[in-house]
Amino acid sequence: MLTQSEENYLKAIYTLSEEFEDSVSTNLLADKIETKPSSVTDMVKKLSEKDLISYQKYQGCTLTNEGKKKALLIIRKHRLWEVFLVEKLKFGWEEVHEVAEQLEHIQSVKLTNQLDDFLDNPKIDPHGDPIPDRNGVITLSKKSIPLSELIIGEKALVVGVEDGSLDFFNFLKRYDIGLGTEISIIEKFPFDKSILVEINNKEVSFSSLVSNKIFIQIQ
Amino acid sequence: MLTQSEENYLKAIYTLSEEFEDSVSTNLLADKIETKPSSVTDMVKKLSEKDLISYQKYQGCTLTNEGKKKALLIIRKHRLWEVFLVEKLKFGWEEVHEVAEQLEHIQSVKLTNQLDDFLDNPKIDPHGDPIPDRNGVITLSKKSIPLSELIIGEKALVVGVEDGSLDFFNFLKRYDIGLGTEISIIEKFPFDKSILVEINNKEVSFSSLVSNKIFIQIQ
DNA sequence: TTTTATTTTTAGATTTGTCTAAAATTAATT
DNA sequence: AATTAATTTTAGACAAATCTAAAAATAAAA
Repeated sequence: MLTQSEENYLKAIYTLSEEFEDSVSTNLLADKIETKPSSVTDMVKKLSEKDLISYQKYQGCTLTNEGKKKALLIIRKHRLWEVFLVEKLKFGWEEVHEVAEQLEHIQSVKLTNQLDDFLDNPKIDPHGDPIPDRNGVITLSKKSIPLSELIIGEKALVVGVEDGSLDFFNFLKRYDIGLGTEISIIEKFPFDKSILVEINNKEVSFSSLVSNKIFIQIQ
Repeated sequence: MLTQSEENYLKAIYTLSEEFEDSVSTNLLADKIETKPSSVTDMVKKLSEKDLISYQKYQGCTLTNEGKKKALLIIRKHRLWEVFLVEKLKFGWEEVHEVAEQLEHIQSVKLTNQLDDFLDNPKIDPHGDPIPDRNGVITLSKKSIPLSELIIGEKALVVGVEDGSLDFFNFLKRYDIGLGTEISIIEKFPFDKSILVEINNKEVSFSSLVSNKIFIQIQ
């Protein structure tokens, strides 16, 4: 059985190798986990001993199949709990992460699977991220693209966001943007890459920073 | 903020001082927590430092008001999660304890209170134990008595059991006895204190061991 | 291709919660 | 009341996960 700390490392390595490249460097991990590089080295050795990652001194680390499966099952729990908190307990979109970080470590396969059924086997969490099935397999949800790549005039639905900061969530809240919000681009301004969009019957201008963080899907 | 270990000690001290007397001895605690007496001494010093218990060398310990409140709020979480597991996730009566032991340590007041509302503010858990309110106050549920004290002929409902062992749960399951099961005594046999009862339209004989562990309430 | 800067690892210390073995205290018995 | 038994505490050690400071390896720049 894994400790909470080990689980957090596996999850972090998984998300970082998705986001950047396959091999995750010590400093990157230290940043993510909010710890010192020397601590990362220690833990990475330990996980390597357990064959959950492969690690060569100075060369970063990658998840083994075993480690990847473990990571995906933790992510599964995290996302299922997020659905529960939003759908059943009326939590706001932006409040769930912190609590799900704790709930994801509860050890009980039965709990996870019964929760999954209780929630009607959701395929995506409240942020639009896909939920792995009970074998740790992600059935890739329809490809989403950043809002910045949407063609002018075409209508699309918001299916995810990339930034987890509170500031960004408050920004989205202010414009009443959530999962499923319909959005379309009226005009693009190449000089600063800002865009003019229509949401909730209002015209709003977004910087490129924002339009690259909001992910949409064309129907 | 308290560690999981500290929380477990507070909860154990609370239940032991309910069950036995006010002051809890080191060995009794060690037994409950399944650890060594020397470890208990260390932890008890620490909790005493934090003014959660009062402790005098060789004299056992008692909860302060502060500590008692903390204990009751942990018990509140434990019992609410048990209700959730049984009512919503279709867990069996006997399976919930282990998972609730983990869930009781999740830190989020909002989570606990929203869960309480989601479950329609239950007053007792699946074992018939009362659930403290959000201030840690137990509204004492109607007095229950052991089955052994029920008068012949009178009908009563099962509201709780005292033994947490799996063997005992299996025993109850075998006779299909749960919370709310109607029960009445047909005859008492003083020579061995066994009783003949009617449950689910069947006549069954119970030893005094059993009839002292099943708690009932007269309607 | 040296030199400098950055990244990563090692070595040794710290904290938390536990342990064993021995000493101290309290309780029980003769 | 003195001895024995049981309980409880102390002292010192250990594993897990972290840290700081210094050394080693790799990457970038002159």
